[in-house]
Amino acid sequence: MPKEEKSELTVTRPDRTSDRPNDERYDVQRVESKWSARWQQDASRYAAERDSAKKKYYVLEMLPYPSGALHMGHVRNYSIGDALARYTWMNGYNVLHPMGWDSFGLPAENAAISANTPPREWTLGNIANMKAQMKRLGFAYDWSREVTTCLPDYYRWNQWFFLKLYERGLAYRKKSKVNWCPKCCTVLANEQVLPNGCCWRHEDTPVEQRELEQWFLRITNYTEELLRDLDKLNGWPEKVRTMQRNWIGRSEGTLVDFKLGYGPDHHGFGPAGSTITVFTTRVDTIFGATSIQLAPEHPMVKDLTASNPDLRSKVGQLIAEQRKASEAGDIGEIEKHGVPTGRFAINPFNNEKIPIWIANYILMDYGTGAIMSVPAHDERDYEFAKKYNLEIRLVILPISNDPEETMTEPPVPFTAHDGMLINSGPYSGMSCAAAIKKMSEYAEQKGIGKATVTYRLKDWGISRQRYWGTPIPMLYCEKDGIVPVPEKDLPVILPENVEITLTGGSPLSRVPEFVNVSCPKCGGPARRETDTMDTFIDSSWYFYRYTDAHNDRAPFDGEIANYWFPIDQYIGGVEHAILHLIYSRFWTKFMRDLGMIANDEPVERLFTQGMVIKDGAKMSKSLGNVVSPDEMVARYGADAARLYSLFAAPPDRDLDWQDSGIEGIHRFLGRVYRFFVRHAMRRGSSPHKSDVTQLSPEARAIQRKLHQTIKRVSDDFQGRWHFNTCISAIMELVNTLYAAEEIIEANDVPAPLMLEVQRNLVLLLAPFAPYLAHELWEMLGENSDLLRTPWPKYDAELAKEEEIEIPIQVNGKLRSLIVVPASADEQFVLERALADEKVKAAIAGKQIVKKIYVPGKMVNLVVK
RNA sequence: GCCGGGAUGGCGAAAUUGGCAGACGCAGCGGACUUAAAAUCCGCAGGGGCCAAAAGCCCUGUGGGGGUUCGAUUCCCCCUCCCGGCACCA
Repeated sequence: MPKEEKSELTVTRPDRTSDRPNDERYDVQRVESKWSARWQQDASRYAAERDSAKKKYYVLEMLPYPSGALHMGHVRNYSIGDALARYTWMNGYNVLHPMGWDSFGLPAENAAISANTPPREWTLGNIANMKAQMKRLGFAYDWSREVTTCLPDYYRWNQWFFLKLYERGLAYRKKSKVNWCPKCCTVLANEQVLPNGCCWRHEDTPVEQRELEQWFLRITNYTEELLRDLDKLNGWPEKVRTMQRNWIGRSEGTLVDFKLGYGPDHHGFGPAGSTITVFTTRVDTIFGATSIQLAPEHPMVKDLTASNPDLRSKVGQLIAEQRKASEAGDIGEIEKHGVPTGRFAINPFNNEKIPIWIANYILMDYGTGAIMSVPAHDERDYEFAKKYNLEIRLVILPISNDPEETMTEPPVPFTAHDGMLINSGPYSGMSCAAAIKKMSEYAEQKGIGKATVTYRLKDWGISRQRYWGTPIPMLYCEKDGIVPVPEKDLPVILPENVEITLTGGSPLSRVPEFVNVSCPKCGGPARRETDTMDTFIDSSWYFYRYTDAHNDRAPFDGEIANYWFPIDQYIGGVEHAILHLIYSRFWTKFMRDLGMIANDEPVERLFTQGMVIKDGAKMSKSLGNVVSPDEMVARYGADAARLYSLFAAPPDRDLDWQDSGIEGIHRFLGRVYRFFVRHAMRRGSSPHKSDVTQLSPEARAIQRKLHQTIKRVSDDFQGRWHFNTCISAIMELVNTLYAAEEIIEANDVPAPLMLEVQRNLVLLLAPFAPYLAHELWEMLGENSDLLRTPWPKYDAELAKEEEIEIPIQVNGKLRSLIVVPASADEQFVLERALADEKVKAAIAGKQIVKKIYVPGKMVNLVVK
């Protein structure tokens, strides 16, 4: 890898470098570069074991996009994962902790245009740089399993999967809309469309929608399972599960067919397709339907407007409005309006003729693109009906415990579900729930509809009219039509030296030697698909590849994957809560159905860390509040940057970066180092007291604090992951040691205890500050590998306090504190409490009504 | 609008979720060391009041208002604001 020398960041404070090992000042750069060099010589240091008898643990951080340099969000993400990996190693597990690069994508093409660097070169250069940064930060990755998604040995398997999907009918082609900039003459990704709906390069040119043939994956075959299995993901944040549920957007309802009918204008029955199917979640309100509303893009609209140019142009306006609004992201804000078609439809429940309108608030891509409008029981329908004076007919009354209230008219629109039907023929008097059931059954019996479920989740469109992605392995033959590339011909290599411009469609279509091939079926001329795959495909299965990263006969070996999967702990930003995490769940289910793996879900436990912000805002170049990891490492060292990113806030919350905060951490590390320089050698001197069981109270206090600290840090790793409090606990331990320095120097602390304290302090620091921990470990004369040294165990007896302070409250207010032996019983504590002068004063002249004693916690005396 | 998550000193936060509010760190103040500074070490520190000052004592305080309780940052009800997701979803 080029640019490797970057990992040795130069020391910025040469005045402080020193060769004197006994210098009390911690020379961060000297120590960190020493260990960094040693670790890099030992390539297998962090390798997962094969055929291990140990329990496996797969800890994974989301792989980065190689944008050029790590940012603090990465540092935070990887510091969490690395601490966990190291802790898990120390607990004797066989740990898989890999890293890779999500390296296809648009920025590489932009760089190619603006910096005239080929995407591959740009990307690989960035990877080298970021890898060096990661190494300098001391992250313990098994680089022998590195996955780089833009290289053929990875993306060939994307193509292989695509063929499998195609074979099973899960990949298909259909016309679909894309964003099109008329000035660039090209397709834009969604993120290239500005919030105002204009092109990012032509800020006053509105983006248009064009229809193109595109490839889709049938993720909707798995909708129900994706939804249902969310209930099994107990190790996931509730927030993420909720977001996925909303994204899938399951909605139960009823389809009802309305036949087109004669209207007063005697136009006769409508054209081909003489029924309009509406989707409603409230079929119980159907007797209150007073119009049908169609989406402007509903297929029937074309026929309805065929003989009416005036109407057609109005519909054109509605469509334009809707698009504009949806591109601007404020559909929902636009004012509702519509046009009557002059046609009528027949309500199959009461044979009533109701007018058909076309309205801008109906979306073609949800439900059937047609609704029955019930103004009395729907907010939007109500607003629309008010505007156009459509009839508002009440058919549901609220149910109340007070029988008289039931008869009063509710304010319209009345949208609640807990009601009773009126004016609804045979259904009058039923509850809404009962009516929905009965009416759906009736519709099905009569063949005019049925109960159904619709989803917000749509099939996954994966075609991108871009260069820097996986070529879709498909051919178009004049004679045989769509022909998949035979498996033996994979990979379809992405050609290099392709001219990249942002104009004129897919860059690959301008490479004749790529496009023109002969058909594998008939040998005749054929054209290659020139679109590439969505990069979310790359990240949908990359974590399986880590388990068997060099397999050249399959994406990975199923048995090996079954050993490692599911991932025990996955850590990343919440911004991937929906797309990446749904796609990869889908991919896992598909691979299971192919028989490749046994697990239904890829990730057992998920952790989403908060953002790193500064001055209350997300770090961004435009705000000028970006903190560079390189600079932090150069100034304070990798340990400090890592420790601070864990200390400043609990990991699931946003972290407000403060430069002065990392200085404090830097001081702390120096403080620890100094203590060891002063006292590490003391273990050799012969102590005048070596019996640990006969400790002075001061020595006993140190011992107690040590065991309390081990408990606190261990508990947090097992439980809630509040590393900020773990680190506080370690700081407290260090403070305790400094406070006891005099008695330590007086040799009042037995050497074995001193050694125990120092060894364990190093072990506790090891997951968070590996550089310092290794240096101190060596300073203690230890030669075992710190990474595999067993995590310390605490002794509950030794952690126990012998004396405790009990607060004494009088009527809930703190009046005094008494110190009692930890073993004191209620009677003893109460006696002591009542004998206390301050307590006596507080209760003087009053009568004690109640004495409350919470064992070991507090006393409250209630007086009158 | 719906669904999540928040709101605690000057700042980042803690209180392992009914039991001493503010651990730990930053910034601040005071002291020691130093010719001096840096570095380091020790101490003080929510706000207000009594007091010349200190010790000490008192009141008050976890976004706002109610409630439950001997006791509420924590539980219940109502409200405000901030962050995130979804959204004319029928």
